Amino acid sequence: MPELPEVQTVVNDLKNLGLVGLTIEAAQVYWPRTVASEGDFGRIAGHAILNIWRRAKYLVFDLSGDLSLIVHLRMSGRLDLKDASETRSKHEHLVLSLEGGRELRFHDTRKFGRVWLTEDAQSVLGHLGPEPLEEGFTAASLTASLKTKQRQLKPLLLDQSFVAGLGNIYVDEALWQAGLHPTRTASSLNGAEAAKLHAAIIEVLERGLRNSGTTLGSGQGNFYSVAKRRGRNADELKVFRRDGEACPRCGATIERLIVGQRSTHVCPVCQP
DNA sequence: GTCTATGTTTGCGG
DNA sequence: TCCGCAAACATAGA
Repeated sequence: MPELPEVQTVVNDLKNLGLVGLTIEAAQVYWPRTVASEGDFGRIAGHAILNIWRRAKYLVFDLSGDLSLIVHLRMSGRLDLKDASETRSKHEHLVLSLEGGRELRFHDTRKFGRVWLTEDAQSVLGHLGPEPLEEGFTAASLTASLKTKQRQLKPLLLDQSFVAGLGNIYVDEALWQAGLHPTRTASSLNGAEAAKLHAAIIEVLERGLRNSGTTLGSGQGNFYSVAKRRGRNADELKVFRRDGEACPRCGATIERLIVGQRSTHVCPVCQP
């Protein structure tokens, strides 16, 4: 569930909560499959957090001694910062004890989330495509790479090696914004359409970021950032999970369909 | 109570 | 190259 804006929000919160500079004093793994890297996870003890940043939907903690702690939240993962005295919930699968008495806890009801402790961050992050909010992602580069692909737009944009950080929500929103149908073949876009898609991707991501991410519904399984804060972006969504409602641009009824095995939302008039 | 759907990623077979 | 499917799990909602 967390896509680029949600993961960036978590990074921002962790930094605001003062984690950079703290030493990790101990680690406890309660669900071994959460740890995807080889080697003894306990060797993280004694390493300080030098920086926290994001690549695609991955959180990266630069640690002293050239170690990297990498976290992917997948569907239901969350990081909670709690006092060490608080009792552990049954969904907290990894607990890092921090200098000063607080603990960073990886909470993941569905257990799809993964963490890596590695000397070689590239082995985890190396397959990722361009960051859509960085310089290298231009209308020209997107246009050129779209031309070489015979795939449908939706599964292509969800492919993290094509462009990094988009998930189901923001892909549907970007395609609506650009007026493109999710089943269009990538290579069929003309220059103007590709440029419009480029602008739409950036716009929906930046809006999500400004709103501290998207929290759907009210249940526990939805996105909450570190300080238990909900994202405010749900109200800004134009088509995602709005099937049956009126398109905010033309008033037609939004439809839901399945594209590439993923539920997909479109305006049949704006996205022919 | 029971059934269905789920926002992610990876790997496999065709 | 590309597509479809399954798997990793638990919970919310109908």
